[in-house]
Amino acid sequence: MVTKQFTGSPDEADLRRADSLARELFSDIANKWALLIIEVLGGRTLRFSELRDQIDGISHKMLTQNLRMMERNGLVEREVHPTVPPKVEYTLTEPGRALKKTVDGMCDWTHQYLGHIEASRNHFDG
Amino acid sequence: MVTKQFTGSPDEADLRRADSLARELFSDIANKWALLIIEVLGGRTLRFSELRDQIDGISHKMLTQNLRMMERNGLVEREVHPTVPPKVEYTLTEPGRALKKTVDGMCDWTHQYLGHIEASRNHFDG
DNA sequence: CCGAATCCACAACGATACTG
DNA sequence: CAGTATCGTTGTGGATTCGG
Repeated sequence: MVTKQFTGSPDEADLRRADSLARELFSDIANKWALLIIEVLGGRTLRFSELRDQIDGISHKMLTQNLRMMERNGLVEREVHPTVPPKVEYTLTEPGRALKKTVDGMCDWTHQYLGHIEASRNHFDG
Repeated sequence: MVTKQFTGSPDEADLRRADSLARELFSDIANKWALLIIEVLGGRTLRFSELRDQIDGISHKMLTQNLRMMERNGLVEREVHPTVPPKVEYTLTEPGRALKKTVDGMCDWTHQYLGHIEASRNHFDG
């Protein structure tokens, strides 16, 4: 994505394409709501409204938007039950569950270093 | 993380405080630029301008903002050399390096599942 | 070279209302 | 209940400038 030079070689073109895809994907998932959805969903299957109830502060709109994005990227599977009233369930796919493991690491880190961070903040703010 | 109930117990108050801190922290670091900075910085020490050159597309403003935030949270250490011209170097702290390990996991994931994701996108878009 | 402040375009977001 | 669309507001982030 940084290379401005163009060699015409197909191999390099492929690399650039893969690189830009990786970056795009990274931008997609490196956001607060997407990561929270992955965490809350975990290995379970949850309805839209259940997700919304369990993710504090998320709006209807943000939830749908992120779920669409995650479905598009193959992180969640969307299952529509043609009942009245409608019922839509979401489940992490295999790639989604794999990603969850790394997000778990981030959460663990957060709790592990909570003390460090709080101290650092107090020092910085004062 | 979601509990709305209030019991008045000091222990629960502590938990709520820690919880809100964790959320705040999560919102801070769960963003594209912060994670990219952590990745690029790695174990090295880099100047402001070097960081800027190596992170494609980041603006001066975003870089400073995120570096401040990360310094405040104790993820990076900022070292000012009182020379002319000025020289400011940034290094990951120990908590920062610990976090990097989990971010590495995210990057690995990205590359590992690139094929899945591309296929899923093509299917979704078509 | 680095940082802070200003301005402002534009995207993100919440609220609302309507459909199946 | 879940999804889409629209609207109005907020706020993010880029460009620029000036100061240390």
